[in-house]
Amino acid sequence: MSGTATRGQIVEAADELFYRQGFEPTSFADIAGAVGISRGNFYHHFKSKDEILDAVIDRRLQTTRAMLDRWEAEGRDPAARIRGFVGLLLVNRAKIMRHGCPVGTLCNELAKLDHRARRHANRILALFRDWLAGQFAQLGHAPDEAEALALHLLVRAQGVATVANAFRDKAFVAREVGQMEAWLAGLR
Amino acid sequence: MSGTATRGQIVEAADELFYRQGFEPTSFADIAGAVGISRGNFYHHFKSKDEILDAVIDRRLQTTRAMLDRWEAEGRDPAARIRGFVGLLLVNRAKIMRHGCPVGTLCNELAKLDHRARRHANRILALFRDWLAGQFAQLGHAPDEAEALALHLLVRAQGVATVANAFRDKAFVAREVGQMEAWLAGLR
DNA sequence: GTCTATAGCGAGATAGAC
DNA sequence: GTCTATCTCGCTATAGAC
Repeated sequence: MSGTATRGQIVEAADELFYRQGFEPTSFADIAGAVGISRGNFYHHFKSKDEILDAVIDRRLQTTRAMLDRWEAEGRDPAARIRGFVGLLLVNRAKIMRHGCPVGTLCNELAKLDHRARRHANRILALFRDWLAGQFAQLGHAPDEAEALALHLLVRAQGVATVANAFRDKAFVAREVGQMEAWLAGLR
Repeated sequence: MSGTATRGQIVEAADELFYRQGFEPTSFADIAGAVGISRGNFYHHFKSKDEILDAVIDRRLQTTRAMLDRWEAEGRDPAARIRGFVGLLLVNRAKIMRHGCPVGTLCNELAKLDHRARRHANRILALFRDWLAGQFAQLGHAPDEAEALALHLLVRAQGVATVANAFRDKAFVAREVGQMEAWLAGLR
């Protein structure tokens, strides 16, 4: 198998494990087991665990950007695109109830660790914020108001993820999503 | 110093460190350093690190219950008491921006660790939920509706904590708290 | 590029003196 | 009840054979 392919597999496996178990509790042995390589082989691709984290965050930034670009290109109106964002809570409901939001929980963990990569991870959340603010602006809201609305939607999505993770109540998630859609419909 | 006093100091120091650094990343050496005792002395008071975690959660349950009881006894109306809950976000704003919500971040971490004490920690969140539901019931809402309103308020509080922790924007927290107060005022 | 072997460290936990 | 000394384990990281 080629070197770049192995590197990609490491990042992909680390991404999933960092989400399910957290960054710190995930060991090289965990990732090596998932990929099917030896621990020693890691250091040919990455100098340290922190470098893997950086690569995982870059990967998440990339996949997030790709998803938002796809939504933008699909040509629906901004209101429908925002509803698409809210719908992520239902699409990923099972995983969120088990492991929380991949973005919010990583930002939380890195803040506690006072980790150098904290700001890097925050950029994923900022990506959603800026994209949402752009959609609200397209709906006719002034820039300041558009950003406030974007942050408000992030608040509710993050809150639903945290509470859903604790109580694991499917109906609760559906109800909150319904309320978010009603709130969006009442904005104009 | 008496044994029970040392035990109390351990739990108090662990509580603060688990909040600031997280449970897993906090070592016995960290707690020992904060209290000023040796590592070996721990095992006279606790059999394992998990037992300290249980004691910390019990302590948080106790202090939370005490706070809610105090609010109840202070004799203001339910609406004012709910505003008091929302106001916690401003009272604790500096700490929340640094370390997140003590309740939500612990529940998140224990979920990722698939830790035995996860359900125990969730009871702190449930304490707030049930108390809030009681307040909404006193305002005349039916039981199901009261619980849904309580969960909705938890969602927004947890979401504000997560987003505030990432972006560390004081004005954002104040704005969201203002919106929560407006939402409460518009309920009746 | 991948492996085995191992160094070096810090973690949780234990034993036993005082 | 508190201490020092130590055990064992798993972790990140390194060295070097193939």
